[in-house]
Amino acid sequence: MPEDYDTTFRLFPGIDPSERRSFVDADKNFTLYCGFDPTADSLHVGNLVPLLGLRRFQLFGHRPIALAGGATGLIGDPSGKNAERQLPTRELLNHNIARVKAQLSRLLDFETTVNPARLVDNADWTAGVTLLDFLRDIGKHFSVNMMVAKESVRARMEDRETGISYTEFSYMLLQAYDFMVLCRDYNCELQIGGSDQWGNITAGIDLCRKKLGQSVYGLTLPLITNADGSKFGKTVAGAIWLDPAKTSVYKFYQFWIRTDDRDVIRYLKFFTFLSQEQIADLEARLTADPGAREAHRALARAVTHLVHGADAALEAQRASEILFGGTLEGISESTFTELLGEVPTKELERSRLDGAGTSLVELLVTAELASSKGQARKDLEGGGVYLSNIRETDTQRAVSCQDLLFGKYLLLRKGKKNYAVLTAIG
RNA sequence: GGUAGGAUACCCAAGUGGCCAACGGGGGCAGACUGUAAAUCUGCUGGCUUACGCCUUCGAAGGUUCGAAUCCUUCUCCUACCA
Repeated sequence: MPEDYDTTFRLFPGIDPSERRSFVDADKNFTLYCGFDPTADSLHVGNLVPLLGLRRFQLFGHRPIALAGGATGLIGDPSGKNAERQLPTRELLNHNIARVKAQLSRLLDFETTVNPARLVDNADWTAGVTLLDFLRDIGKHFSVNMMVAKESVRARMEDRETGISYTEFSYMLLQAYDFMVLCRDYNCELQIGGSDQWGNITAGIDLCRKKLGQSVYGLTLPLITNADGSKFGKTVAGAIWLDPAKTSVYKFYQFWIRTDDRDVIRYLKFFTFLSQEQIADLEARLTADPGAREAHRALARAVTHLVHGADAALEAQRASEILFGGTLEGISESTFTELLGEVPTKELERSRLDGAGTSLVELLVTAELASSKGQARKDLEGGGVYLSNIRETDTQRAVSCQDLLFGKYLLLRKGKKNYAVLTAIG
């Protein structure tokens, strides 16, 4: 583990810092797990931190288990939430869990013979447990006094406006039960998770000790924050998803390219498997010539490669280079068509470009670069609109066949980085 | 169940009969500067319209008035105190 992680990682039970390295680097390999609740039909970039944490351990020879929360997802974790959550329907959850499982299985190595990863679902071992069994076997080991003292619960207890339901209050018991089952059946000795999982993890550690007489461990990973204080991985449009159908590969790549200078080195450490030497080298280059943004490119390339594969990452990279490389002059048709699908692409009836053509204002709305014609006009007047990467400021500007690139495409741009392609059809 | 207070645009929040499409802040978008960065500065931030202007919006529905976010009635929801 990189040296500087020690201060931000939290290990339990309180192991002396000098012993931490021996715990992690010991010859003895162990099994660890991390849970992922299917709160949406895709994981997002925030989930990458614990997920890559699992993979990092796997690279060190340990055996990771990714747990999909088919059971816990039905309840809703109160940790880090300031309001009661809407319960998902079972249909929705089933849909989500199938997708999330597919993503989890792509990011860990299940093929290796030495220490293959496993994928489990806590619905499998909770399904047969009756309420009375659970209350007698598990509930008896928990003191409500202790549960109430946990940060995740206490925060909600103090907030009289929202409060916490009995359902969410019970969440930590389920997660503790998971750890116990995995410890018993898979000899799992370590649970990792975001720092908001601290209370849930220690609950599991306690249960393993009481129920199995086993000493197990917990490790929390720091919450990723942006240098400007905003939440990592969230944009106004929503989260950055790992599913390319929800966040295109191009957009995903762009998300990382636009990382704040102050964050980029830290993110390289968290989200890539580049060596310490490589990262140190990029850091030196960043300091020497921040404008070159080599570190940003390395980050975007590495994470996109990891999540979407080599081919998709290369295409996103190519598309970015074409669009941000200056003028389109001299560009070949085959190069241009690489953009299709990367950049939001819409179809346009060719007949609309006949004769005088259609107003640029309308096309901006068609391309969804402007929310209304009024907005499109304002953008145009403000100098924020480009046709084929050339600024247009005339609100009367009509677009006809002559403006087509390669007789087929229109490249529209709003602002510095919002592109759209319209393809003439018919 | 009783009493009091509240509901305003993406969020917070002013406004308490005409000067209100509605102060201000945040956020967002665009521009300048740059490096697809940060910081800073400028403009915009309900819809239609080249424009005059028109339409929709201040929890919901009615009403008073020449005129309502502002007054009245009923309803819905939230909060606080009491039971």
